Amino acid sequence: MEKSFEPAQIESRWYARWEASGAFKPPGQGEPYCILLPPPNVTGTLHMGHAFQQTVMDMLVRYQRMRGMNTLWQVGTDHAGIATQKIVENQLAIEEKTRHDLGRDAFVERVWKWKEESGSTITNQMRRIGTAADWTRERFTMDEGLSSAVRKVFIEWYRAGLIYRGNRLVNWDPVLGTAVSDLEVNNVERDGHMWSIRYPTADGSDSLVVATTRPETMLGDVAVAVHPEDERYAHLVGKTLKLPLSGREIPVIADDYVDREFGTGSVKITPAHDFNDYAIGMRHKLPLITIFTLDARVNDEAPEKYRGLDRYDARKAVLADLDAAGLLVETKAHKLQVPVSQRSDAVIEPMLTDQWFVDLTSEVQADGRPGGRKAITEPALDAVRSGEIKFVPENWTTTYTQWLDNIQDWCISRQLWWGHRIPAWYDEAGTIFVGEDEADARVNATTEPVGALRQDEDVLDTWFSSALWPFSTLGWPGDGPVKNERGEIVANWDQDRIFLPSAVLVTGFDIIFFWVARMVMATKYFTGQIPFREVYINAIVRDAEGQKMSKSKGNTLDPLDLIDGIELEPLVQKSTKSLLIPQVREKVEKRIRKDYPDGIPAIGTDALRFTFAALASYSRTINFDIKRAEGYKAFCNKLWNAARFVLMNIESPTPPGEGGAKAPGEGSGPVTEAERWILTRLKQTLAEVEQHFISYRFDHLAQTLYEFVWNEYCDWFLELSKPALNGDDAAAVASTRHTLLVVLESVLRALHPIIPFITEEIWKEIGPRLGFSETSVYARPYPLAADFAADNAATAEIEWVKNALSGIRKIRSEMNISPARTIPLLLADGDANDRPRVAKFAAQIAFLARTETPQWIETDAEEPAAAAAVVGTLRVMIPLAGLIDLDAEKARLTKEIARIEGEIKKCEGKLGNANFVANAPAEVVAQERQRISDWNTTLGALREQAAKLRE
RNA sequence: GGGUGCUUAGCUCAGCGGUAGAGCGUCGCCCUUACAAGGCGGUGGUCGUAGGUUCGAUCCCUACAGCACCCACCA
Repeated sequence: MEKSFEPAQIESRWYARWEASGAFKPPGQGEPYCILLPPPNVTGTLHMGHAFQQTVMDMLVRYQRMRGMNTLWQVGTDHAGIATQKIVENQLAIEEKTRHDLGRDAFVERVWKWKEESGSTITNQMRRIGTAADWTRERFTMDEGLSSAVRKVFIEWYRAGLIYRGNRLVNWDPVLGTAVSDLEVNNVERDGHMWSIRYPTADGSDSLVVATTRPETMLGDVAVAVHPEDERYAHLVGKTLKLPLSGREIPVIADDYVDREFGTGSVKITPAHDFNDYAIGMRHKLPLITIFTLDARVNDEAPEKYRGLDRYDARKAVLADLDAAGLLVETKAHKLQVPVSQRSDAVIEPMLTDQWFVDLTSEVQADGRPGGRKAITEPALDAVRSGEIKFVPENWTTTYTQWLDNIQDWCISRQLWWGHRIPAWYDEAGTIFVGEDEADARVNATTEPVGALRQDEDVLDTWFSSALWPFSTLGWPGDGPVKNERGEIVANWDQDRIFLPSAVLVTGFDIIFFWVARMVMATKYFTGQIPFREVYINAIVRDAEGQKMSKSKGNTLDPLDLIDGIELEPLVQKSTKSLLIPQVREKVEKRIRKDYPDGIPAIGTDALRFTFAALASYSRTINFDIKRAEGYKAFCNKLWNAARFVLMNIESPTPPGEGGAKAPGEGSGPVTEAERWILTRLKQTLAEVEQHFISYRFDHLAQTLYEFVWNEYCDWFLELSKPALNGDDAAAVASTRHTLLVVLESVLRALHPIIPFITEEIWKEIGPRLGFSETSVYARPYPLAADFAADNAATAEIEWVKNALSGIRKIRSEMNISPARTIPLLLADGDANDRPRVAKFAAQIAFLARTETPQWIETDAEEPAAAAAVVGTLRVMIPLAGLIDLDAEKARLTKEIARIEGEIKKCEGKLGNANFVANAPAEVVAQERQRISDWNTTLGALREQAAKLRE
């Protein structure tokens, strides 16, 4: 093996071999265990969130596969309607073209081309992360199989009356020119104004002042509403107002939606451009007057002078005209919530349009009469409420159920070109025909179409196809094997349905609504099954300071840069390349030069993965600090060097065979206490590991294994093994070699799900030396606590050795004795165990503490002045002569005695409390008694020592 | 307005009813033949505040303060 750990070399070696060998395919035996990859945007690139999430999934998949499960990691990519279409439109913009210049077919073709070019970027990046995904079953949400599932679902829901087309007020993105769902709108607080405007009565005898943040919408006002019990306005209810600027006459109505305290207590009603007003309009059967075009300009419903103005220009014009007419009563600053499109940042304009909806709210009985259950929503709620689907951490259950309790119908049509085109046709009379294709639509129609049919222009919301992912990827609806474009079988429902439900969905909280809930709805409806048993909500990755990562802040990290490292200049280049605003560019460059003056060091995939594991507690955010990752790279190096040590000691000085070729379980078992101790610790560690996997506590998992490897195996077992390996006891030599190998090999298996590359690399050296014939550590079973035996007696012995050694080391360090210097060691007092222990571990103590052979001082013999550590009643002493300052040692002892007296005082306080003794559980009281007794023993020995020094 | 979290060592975080922990940082000694990406030993905390429950509270309860995030129609 190389002298130090070089991740780049190792990582390049294994992935392609694993993939080619079929190691990532379901083995075909064992209990099914499936994880669905949340399909990333096909033209996207891997970010830290993906890398983290995929590491979590990969750990689970590798673990379960090693446990013998029939494991499938279903991968694929999403067509990401708006996002992808926007990228290609931006490309066209550079050529000074729009999609309309190309026309629909040519444009869609161009998007497909872009998908072919960039579609493998993210999947190749996933491979760099090490994901054990079954690429032979990779799917794309717009491939033929999944598209046919989409059509099938649409048609079935339509025929069941659960998809309908309607003219409704929807969130309209005037920049993208499409409707978006409620979820795709963010409410952002902005500084704005509240204007008070006087509306005179039609007869001119009176007037009423309304308050609004959107004066331009008054062009579409159809009423003014006041509270029914508002005495100020009671006399006006039922009267007619003359709408300023347009002169239209509108009524004053009473509705208890109006808050008397807010604004002027009277509200202008614009049902075609406001969701609340729409509701009021429906209640009062008011007309709807749309005053904007689809790109948010004033249309012909308005007086001529405003027509064609953008909504904000119209606002200025309206205000100016009101002011001129003396009708603008007040203007004041006001903070308001503005609905903003997530995709374009455009301010949403509620617009009345024809759209398709999934009915999530109608309560229908089995026979179709009203008053029953919500056909799609309620089963999805039940699945979680009943505990059939569990959220981890649990509190996300509330988020999920509350959302479903208050859900609205889902607007699924988008006025885009990239996506699944809605399988609906219209005849010349406007009648709707739904089917697989035009012919199918005609066949299934109940009426004869009038004239030619034309297909609906719209496509479906991207999340519509995502909602089907749990079953569509498995070959549903099951019309035989599904093939990809190369003719390879990628799914076959008859066989693959065993993977439904999948075991766990690993995903971010931000898509519980977008995706998780909708998968439950669709999967329950169409398969009768839940899509997954557990939902593990992973944390959001932030930067080291806890700030959200964003390109415009310059605090993003590319996981591949962490893996491979990157120099400062290229990093600055790539981070600022896509930033168009010079100030932002400058700010980002400055930050990067400050944060990474030497670029980013290469830490390798394994260290990155280990870092993710170590950070994956139940908290909602994790702050990614490169320092932490560097620490875990050091861990990899530690493991690497431990393996080198083991190999060196297997290969020489005795030839391989004796310590190496022995199969596990062969021979007489561990010979030395140290071996029995480390095997006991391994057993305990593996028991903890099993728990951590069950509870998804990857942070604990990582820490448990880290501590075992570093603090137990390396710090103590390797060190304790050195004297044994160099000793004369041939049985101990052979056995120690074997145990070194056995523990290391088990640790490699235990760590493999976290750090697959380095464990594979080392295992190739270690595995065969134990006689294992597998070709990969991934083919070995996951180590279990049950595989190893505990030995409490040996553990006690080794704990004693560790205490003695720590005591000596402490004296050496505090007394500034050079680590290189070999010093004498004296022993006094002690109990019956101590003499045999000293004899047994003499070599270890002498080697690890750098002492001469220990000398016992008999009870009444003369004692030289010495510094002492106390282990039980045993005093472990280093003579002062020439080494230690007497006063310093006295001071040290005094301090130690004071500390222990403090501890004893605490114990006495507890035990002196009659209530404690009476009420605390017996074992707690006993433990306290034991502690006080132990402290007193130590105190006695220390006082004895202090007395000797005074002589 | 509803909901969900968080507050523990200089920093980032575990712990969660019975002796306060880790990583990083920091200080001292050491290139001791697996590893200086290392070894050995230290320093560092009245666990946000105030009450309550309990023999005992960082942990449970209540209130308060501060900080996040999610949902929601106040014009």
